[in-house]
Amino acid sequence: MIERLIRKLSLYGPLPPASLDALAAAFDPPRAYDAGQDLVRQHAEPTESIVVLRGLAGRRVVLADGAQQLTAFQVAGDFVDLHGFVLRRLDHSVVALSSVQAAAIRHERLGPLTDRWPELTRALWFLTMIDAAIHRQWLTAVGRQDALARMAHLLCEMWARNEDVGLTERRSYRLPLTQAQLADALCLSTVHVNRTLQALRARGLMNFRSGVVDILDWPRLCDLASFDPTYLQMQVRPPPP
Amino acid sequence: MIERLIRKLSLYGPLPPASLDALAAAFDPPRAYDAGQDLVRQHAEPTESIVVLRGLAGRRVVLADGAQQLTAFQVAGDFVDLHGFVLRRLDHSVVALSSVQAAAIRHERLGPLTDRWPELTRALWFLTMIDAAIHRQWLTAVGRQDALARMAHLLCEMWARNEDVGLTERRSYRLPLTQAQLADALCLSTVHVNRTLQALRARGLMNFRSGVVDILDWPRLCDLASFDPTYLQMQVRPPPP
DNA sequence: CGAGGTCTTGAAGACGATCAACAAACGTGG
DNA sequence: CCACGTTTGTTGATCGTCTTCAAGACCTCG
Repeated sequence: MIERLIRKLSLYGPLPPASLDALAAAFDPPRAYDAGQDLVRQHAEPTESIVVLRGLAGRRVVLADGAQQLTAFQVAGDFVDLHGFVLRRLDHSVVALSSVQAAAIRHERLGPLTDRWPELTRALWFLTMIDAAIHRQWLTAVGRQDALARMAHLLCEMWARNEDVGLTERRSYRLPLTQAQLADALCLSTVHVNRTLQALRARGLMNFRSGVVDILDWPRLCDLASFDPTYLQMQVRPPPP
Repeated sequence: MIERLIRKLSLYGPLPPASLDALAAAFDPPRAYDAGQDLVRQHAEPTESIVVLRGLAGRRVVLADGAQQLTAFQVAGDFVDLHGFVLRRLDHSVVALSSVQAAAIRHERLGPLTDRWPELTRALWFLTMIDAAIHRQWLTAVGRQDALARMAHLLCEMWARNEDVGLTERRSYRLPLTQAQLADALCLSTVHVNRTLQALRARGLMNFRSGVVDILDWPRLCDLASFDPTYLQMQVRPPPP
């Protein structure tokens, strides 16, 4: 069930098989969420943490004036709120962006596992540190790159992360987002998202239609985005030409 | 030596005194860094992690085109590169923004400590999760707030963090940054930083001169910034009127 | 006293936001 | 299968914030 999570954990280093078995056994049965539904609510004090098994989720911060910001995306195999295990109170919601299947592990069960297996703890910690690295990357992207580069960067990152968990097909992958949601993630207006996508299409770099991204020119897309996947702590296999 | 760090760790919850003693004993003797010097270099594979004892440090990402971005500040008591303990390779440098005194702990010594004291591990993890929460906050600030609110937010956050470690004096605190460095942190041009500071001063909200911030109207400054310190996981004592 | 960095000010221009209207796609029920 | 309403996507025009460029003032430290 949580093979993808285990694969990501193993990126940290070899883990005792017994610890992984124990982890896998500690999860509750999967639940299904509809697109738009909250997996976790801002300001809640969570008693469990959730792993995405299928679909796309996102961290959403709602501001006082009603504007919302997506600060991260989560693909299959990602822990969406592992920080809730060590933080008291969540500073953001996690929302299903497509229909999502996810499994929860109660903190009262996760605690003993981390007591027993220090390597497992560090591997979980490692995952949250990758999230933080992604945050830093987004921050510099929003601050220093224009709309075109930012969009390109997001598409590169999501290619890499989907590829990593085997969710790409030839040169395309699913990205079930509306342009408005892209705007929330990229800190742009929907109008400008639309124009930016057109510009990328016009340059023959990619295609995005009905929730599917097609990579047409990976090298030039990466170049435009200044995409360097080191921060994801993974090797990226480029799409076939 | 690391009392401030221990105080922050204890925010997570009560920790075995023996674990804190062991932690304190594991640090190397403090080192001094001049302003501008790197504490840690981007792309390095660190074998130790560093705690700031005195002064101000910042995470700096250098982009391909030479532009740089400060993605976080670190005050006394902050671990500047604890993520280097679980990540292979650092995605950014840490640079001394004033003269800095800092102590390092070698990973070969930190590892066994985390093997032995799971609560300590989680408390360290907790600290890195606060960093991540700050990143999310900066991301939404850069994306959704204008220059004035962003600057105000930064000044509020730095008040709170300095206050937390007892580094404020009446209603002021040291922030040894040039306007150019503020621009790097806030994703603005230096010109606009200058004008923004003038605007805040003209409104009687604060004063910033020669590296010292004076809070003149805390409530209105917070209001302008939509500052809600929950994400810092701390209580904030407002400055005296 | 001079030289470098830092701060300040003005003017022009770019990037993206906002507003408004319309087209296309989608889903639902008749 | 079509009619309809709603959501999503597209386009044009105008406007504002912030950038860029340029120049000068200030300040600190040798």
